[in-house]
Amino acid sequence: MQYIFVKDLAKHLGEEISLRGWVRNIRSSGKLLFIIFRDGTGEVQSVAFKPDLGEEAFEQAKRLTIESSLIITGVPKKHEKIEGQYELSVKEIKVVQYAEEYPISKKEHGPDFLLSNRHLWIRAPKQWAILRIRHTVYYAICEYLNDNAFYRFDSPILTPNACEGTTTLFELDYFDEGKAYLSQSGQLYLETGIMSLGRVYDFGPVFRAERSKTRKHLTEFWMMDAEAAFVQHDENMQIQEGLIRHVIRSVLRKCDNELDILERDKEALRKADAPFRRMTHYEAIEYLRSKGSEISHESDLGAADEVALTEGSETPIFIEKWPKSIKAFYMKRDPENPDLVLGSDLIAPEGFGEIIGGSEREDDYELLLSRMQAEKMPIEDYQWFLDLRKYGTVPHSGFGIGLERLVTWMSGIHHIRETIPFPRMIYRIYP
RNA sequence: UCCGGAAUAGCUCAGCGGUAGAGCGGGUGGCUGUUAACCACUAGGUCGGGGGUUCGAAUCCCUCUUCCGGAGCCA
Repeated sequence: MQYIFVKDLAKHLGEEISLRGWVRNIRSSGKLLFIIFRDGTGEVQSVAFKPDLGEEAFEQAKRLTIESSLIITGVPKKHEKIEGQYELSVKEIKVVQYAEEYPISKKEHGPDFLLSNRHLWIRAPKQWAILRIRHTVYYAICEYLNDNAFYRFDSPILTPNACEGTTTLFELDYFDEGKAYLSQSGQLYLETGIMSLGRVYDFGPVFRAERSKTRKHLTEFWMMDAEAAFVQHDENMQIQEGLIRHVIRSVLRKCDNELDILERDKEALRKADAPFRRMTHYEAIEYLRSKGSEISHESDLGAADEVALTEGSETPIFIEKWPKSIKAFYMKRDPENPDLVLGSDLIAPEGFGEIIGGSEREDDYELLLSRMQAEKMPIEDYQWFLDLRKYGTVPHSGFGIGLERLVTWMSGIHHIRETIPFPRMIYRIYP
């Protein structure tokens, strides 16, 4: 018997084939049985007719429950009622397991229940669609970087100290070496990689022990950090824009069905694939103040500010040249204004907020050292990082993308927790 | 951490001082074309825990727990 995937049904019309998968839903009507069958690659309605199967086999099939696993044999044909869809005329059903009563019903559920049943919830159509978009985004990022001479350079997850000198670290005991921490960013390690490979990126889980409780935060999330030698501030933003636009095009091309399942406004995504606007932090604050905000020029942007800035914009917007006081120590000062740094945040449209943070890095030993001293960082712990400015330093830039935030925007969903198989949040570690 | 809100059947909720309800899911039966299929019957509850007010509390008050939404921090 030939086993195929649901996604390939159209290539086998009229042939007898077998599918292996699960029951999404089942409806019966006397001598007819409709099984909504799924196998991971897609869904198809299978129609079992009592006289075709025989009395005994039909009775067995009628006992199928939601999420029962089965191997189903039949002949694919065009759907009698729905244009562009296929269905399977069932000849034989082999039950792998009759599933017990499935906790997730066809009606609505609350988020607490669904998150507690995340191991089952991921089978639902919308979750399936989001996870496929996540895969596509992940793949598109790697593809773009590979095509632009970036090499994968994996940063350690267990680290001896804070990457950015903040306090939001998960701590653990590391044998006789004292405390170790889960990485909150691979960026500093990545900077070492460019001196060997030229352009590098890492992609992996990072951890923030912040007591954040919003729809944009996870305590464990996947970040892609990229770093490139000889790239300066302006080119850094060009690379980011090229990357994001490649991701948008990939998702539109490969995930049409998934976007439909999620009822994503695809036109909004198409329009975002256009040159990104740029605005300095100063201009952004001026704009917000003109709209009645009392925000100061030394302030970071809040969630509401990000929404206000992108209101009416079809593309993402770069906010660049930030006050040095509110950005990380490693950002290069603006040669035109020593109070500013050559950093940029990329803010997604449609209210999705920040998705990338990037900057040109400080490449001068003395300037970097004095900046670290000013922040009272333990210099001896970062000697390896300072060494990079002693042995063939070069101008360089990099940026970090939060995968889940990007997937949230692409999918057009409300909450980041649905964009990772098992979200880790301040009040949730199970399952 | 701060500010709001919620907790009643397996799930989603209604009931808001006087005998615990519906829809879905489960079970049984019916139906050749169903689309969260439909129809009939049926089982299913320490009304989150503790304390108080009252003749009487799911309902009012206090407290604890858990969760949700928002803020800050950030990707």
